[in-house]
Order: sequence, then structure tokens, then C-alpha cells
Amino acid sequence: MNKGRVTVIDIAHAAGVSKSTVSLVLQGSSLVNEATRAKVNAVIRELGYVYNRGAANLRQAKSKIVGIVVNDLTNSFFAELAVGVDMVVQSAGYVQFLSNTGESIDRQREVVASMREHGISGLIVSPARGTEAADFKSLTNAGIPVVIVVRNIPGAKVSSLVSDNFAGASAAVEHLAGLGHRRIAFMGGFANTAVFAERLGGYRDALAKAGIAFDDDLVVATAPSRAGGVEAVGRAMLLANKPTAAVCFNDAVAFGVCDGLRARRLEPGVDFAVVGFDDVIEAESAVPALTTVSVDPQGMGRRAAQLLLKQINSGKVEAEAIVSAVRLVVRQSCGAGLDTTARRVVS
Amino acid sequence: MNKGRVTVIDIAHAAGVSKSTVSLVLQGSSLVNEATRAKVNAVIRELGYVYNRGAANLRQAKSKIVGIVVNDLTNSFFAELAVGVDMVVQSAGYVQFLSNTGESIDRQREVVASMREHGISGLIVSPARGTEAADFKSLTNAGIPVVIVVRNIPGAKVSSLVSDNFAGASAAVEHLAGLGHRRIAFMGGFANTAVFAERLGGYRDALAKAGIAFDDDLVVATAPSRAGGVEAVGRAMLLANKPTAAVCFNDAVAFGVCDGLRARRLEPGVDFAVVGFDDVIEAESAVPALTTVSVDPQGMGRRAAQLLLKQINSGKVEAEAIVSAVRLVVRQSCGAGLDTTARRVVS
DNA sequence: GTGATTATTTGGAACGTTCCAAATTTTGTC
DNA sequence: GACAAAATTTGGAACGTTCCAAATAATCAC
Repeated sequence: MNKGRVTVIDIAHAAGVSKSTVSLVLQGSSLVNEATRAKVNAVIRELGYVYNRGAANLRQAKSKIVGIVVNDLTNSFFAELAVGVDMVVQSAGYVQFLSNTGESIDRQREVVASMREHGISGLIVSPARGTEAADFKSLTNAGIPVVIVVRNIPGAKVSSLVSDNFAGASAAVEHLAGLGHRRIAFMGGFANTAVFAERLGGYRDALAKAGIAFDDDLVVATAPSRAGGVEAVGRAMLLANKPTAAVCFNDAVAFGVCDGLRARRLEPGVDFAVVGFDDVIEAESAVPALTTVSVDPQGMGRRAAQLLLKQINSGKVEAEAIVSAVRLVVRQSCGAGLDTTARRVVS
Repeated sequence: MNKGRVTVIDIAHAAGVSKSTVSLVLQGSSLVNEATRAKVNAVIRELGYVYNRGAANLRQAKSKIVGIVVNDLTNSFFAELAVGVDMVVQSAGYVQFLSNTGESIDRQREVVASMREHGISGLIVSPARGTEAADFKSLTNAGIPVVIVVRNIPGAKVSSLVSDNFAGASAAVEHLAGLGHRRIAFMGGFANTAVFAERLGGYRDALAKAGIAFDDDLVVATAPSRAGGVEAVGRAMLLANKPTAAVCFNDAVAFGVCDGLRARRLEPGVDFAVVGFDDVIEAESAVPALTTVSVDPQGMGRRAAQLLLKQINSGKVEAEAIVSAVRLVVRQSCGAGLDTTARRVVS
């Protein structure tokens, strides 16, 4: 009725108290008498009051908003990561700005700036390729904590949470070697990324430990997508000395590899062993179920959010670098599928 | 330096003008002299000023924030939808709150309330199952436009954008019948949803038109996921009179059906025809490429966002119900794969 | 009942912006 | 150079909250 918006003052008026008291009630302060609290709450419900956080943020400092920007939301890995973040952020009473950069660094800059104007009190970012350490300088200078996930940025003075890519790839190779494979390919991924380098490093290391010579022909870099996987098998099968197994850059590539194998009348898990990386949700239900390095993207999202909230609350912005442990989940696609009850980790 | 935050007043001071002038510059007003504008902008850059939208919103009404809530972000369909929304929202200078409900109606209520407190000026929602028309009443009462996508809610006085489920399923059946199939199953999806009912309706209608008797055994409802697809083939293949083709509730189910077929040594597109629904991004690159009803989730997201922005800007909140046309994209999984150059629509 | 405690409540004064009406400067005309 | 018109600039007064210091009310001990 009056004007439009119902404000604390209207409530105060209707409840016969001062606006300060209403404010106290809103914040759940213990200073206020039980009877008045009840009355105020009743009036609040009655008038359909909605809290105006914008106004509140003007006085307070803590905004109950965090930002999360990912480089490719259409990739299940990042979608799950976002869901993980959402879960903890939501139950902490925060709300998240989420934006997709599509690997565009300009877009990333824009959305981060925009989020900042909107007053985020923290940022989780899976940086677009080519992001520099300086890009988050202004955030951290302003005391806004930043957590980088998935892809690390050398030299950035912010917290990071990445998975143990080296150990993961290494475990995959070790497992395949244990099954008797000698021609093990590394398929998919863009060669000029840190993640690629780390996983390839683990691959080479494990190869060496297993006494298998590294063969440059067996690493075939493609887009880290399903289509890239199809392409990768195609290229690998042109070799004179064909591989009999592959560790893939990620699960999307692995699925593509399976598709490509079948297009050649080879059955993954029978005629050729494939292991993925990430343990995306479909990995378990696919046929054959994908043997993969479990990164638990959702769990990673949750951990990232927890780390961020911790930093927001503690006020101190000291960088913390966490590398998250991974473990190989053996299912059917590697041909060792004895234990079909293997389940994904939910930490 | 001074306190912490740089404000318009600091800028005004440093530039030797009044705060009002700075404000004018910020808004790109044409009232201000070119020379002063330049000076002010220089100072802004120099002092590292960041605009405080929260404060601005206190005075203005339009908040440059929209909310989007989806029921399952881990489903590529919704992830792509969100990306589509993000694209247009971003380039309109807005920023989006995104939340995932995971089909929980309580969570949905919470996040919508929270978004509202944060001052969204519009909401796009793919409602959780069981959402009622009344749930958005308070939003619309406050003049905040709401656009419902994907799943319609009968009786809700808000705009909606859904795909033509009836026509899509119908086209799929017609196509399969045209290829000579008589035992066509309908696989996947929860039976008690509007979308299921619409698609099943299209299926039955097309069956009738093709002169094929409807067989209750051939509709096998399961979860609308990859695992559900696997389950569906399993059940269908137990029938005495087995199907030779299936139209699936969505692409996830269709992929599951392919998996299940292969687990039975049947090759999709050769021994059994499968057509999906949605045209998720992987549909094109999967092997065999999936014949599916193209819903173009990203395009739908874009359209929803455009519709919402239009309503926000025009100020009038009159509901508009759009049913988005779909078209069958014939690829390989239906066995008619002659034209391999079929491409997805990007409107 | 009195003074001291403790428990509640309460008016401003912020916070950083935008808006309005009015003031000032510049430009143009004769 | 005086006057009008146009262009530019500018002080408050909002916006809806939270804080603070201080006021008031309730309770206690004697």
C-alpha cells in the first residue's frame, strides 16, 4: 500500500517499536526481549517484508555473496564443481554469482570486474587459459580472498586447490602396466597447459618406473572433449606399432576414445584398455563403466568453497596451496573389471 | 591511504569537481563537459575506484542482477541452458545468481527468497518437481518478472518458455515408422511429470497416425538419466515381443540405451534404432551420432534471457507463453544415417 | 523503598550512491 | 557590454540498513 517497498521503519511503526529494535530482531540478536521479538516477527510476516541486503551491505562489510567463474560450464566436470560450490555456499547462507568464460580472458576480466562492483566477498575461479597472476592482484589488494581451482597459475599470490595430476596419471599407467600393457598411449588435452604437463609428467614417470621406453608417437594431443577423443584414437590407430591401452586426459576424451574404438569394431575394456581422468558422474553408469582417476569434482567444489568461506571469515588473506589427493577407481573399461561394485568417492 | 574504499567523494575531491558531477560521468551522461569527463575518468583510473552498485541500487530501482535457478545443473541440458542465459545476460551488463535445487522444493524456496533479498530484477527458473503456481506469487506481486523454462506450471501467471514436446516426440515416431519400424518403445522419464505426459502424448498420436497399435508394455518409465536408459533397455528386452526402435525421453536416456544395447551385443543404429530428445552437445560427436529432437538448450537459454530482459526493461509484467519449435536432427543412431552432415541448429 | 545492576530499547549518524532543484558558467545575439 | 538562452555544475536530501552511545525499564539486594 504505502509507496511500494516495506522497510524496517514500516515494521517498527506497525509493531510499536523503534527501527533499531527491528534491526536487532533481524540479526537474531539475543539482546531483544522474547515477547517483542515475537511481535516483530509476526508483523514482518504480516506485512510481507523482504530484507534489503544491498542497504545492509552499505553499513556492514560482509556481503554474503561469492563469485564463481568457470571456463567451461558445458563440461560436466565444471558443472559438478559448480554444484559442489553451490551446496556449501548455499547452506552457509551465501548466494553465488556464477559466470562462464568460455576460455575468453576478456570475458573473464569483465565478469570479475562486474562481480566486484556488486560486492562479492570472495571469488572461486577456474581460470581461462592465459590468465596471469596479475589479474587477481586488485582483488587481493582489496582484501577479497580468491581461490583458484583446477588450473594453477604460477606466481599468483592466492590460494589454490588443484588435484594431484602427476600422481593420478602415474597411478593409471602403473595399473595398465600391471595388467601387462606395454604400448600405452596418452590421449587428448591441449599440450600447452599446466594440467597437461603435470599429467604427462606422471605418465612418463610411471612408464620409466615400469621399465617401458617413452615413445613420442604415443602422446596424441587433441581438444579435451569427446570429439577430441574420437580424433585421438583415429590418429593412434594409424601408427605402425599401435597402442593397446590409453590413459586419457579426461573422462570426456575417454568417452570419445570408447566411441572411436567401437567405430572400429574394437570393444573398450576387451580389445583395448582405456582409463579416464576426473570421474565424472556418468563414468560409473556408462557401459563399460569407466576406469578413471577420481578427482571428485563435486567434492573439490565443496572443498574450494569451504576454503574460501574460511578465508572470508578469518579475515586474513594468506594464500594456501592445496593439492587434492586422487585415487584410481577401477571399473570395466581397462579390462580388469573384476570388482564391479567399485563406487565413486564422496568425501 | 584514506580508510580503505575509494568513493565518488574521493574522486570528486581529487578531480576538483563535485560528487554530483562524478556521478554524472559514471552514468555516461551527456550533460557533462568533455574536458571534465576526461579528467574525472583519469582520476578514477588513477585511484583505482570501484563502483558500488549496492549503494546505487538503494537509490535507483534497477539492479542489473537476474537470478537463474535450475533443478539439475549436472545434467548437460541445464548446464547448456545456463550458459545460454549467461551469454545474453552478460552482454547486457547484468550478472546472474545461479543456483541448483537438485529437485528440492525447499531449497528452491530458500534460494529464491535469498535472491530476492539481494535484489534481483528478474528470475529465470526451471522449477523443481512439485513447484506450485503460488510459489512465484510474491515475486510477481512485487513487479519482478519471472520466466519459467522447460517445465511449465499450470495456472502460474508468469511467462513460460517450453519446447514443443508433443510435436518433437511425434516427429521422432513418424520418422521411425517411416523407416519401417512397428515395435517402437518409449523409454525413460518419470511418468508423473508434465513433460513426460506431453512427449508420451506426441508418441501415441504419431503411432495412431501411422496405424500402429499402442502397446502399454512398450512404454518403460525410468529415471531420466543415463543409468535410467540402461535400465530401460534391460526391461524392454525381457518382453516376448521385443521393440526394434525406441524414442527416448531425453539424450541422457538415449546414451544409456546405446550403452545397454552394446552390453547385449547389439549395435545402436544397426540392430536397433534409437532417437533421443534435447540435442545435447555430445549428441553430435557421439558414436554413433545421435538422431535426436533438437531443442537447442543454449538457444533456449538465450531466448529465455531475452524474454526476461525485455520484461525487465518494459516494466510491464504481462505473462507470455512461448512454445519453442523443435526439429528432428537425423544422424546415425536411427539407422537412417545417410546424411552425416546434419548439424545442430544454432539460432 | 533505594541504589545498583542488568536487561531492553532507542534516536541519530553513518554507508556510497542518485536524484532534484537551483546555482553557476558559458555561449550567443544584438 | 548587456541580456537571454543554453550548457554545465552543484549542494543537499533521499534510499534502507547497521552501528554507537546513551536512555529507559526491569530486577535485585538490602
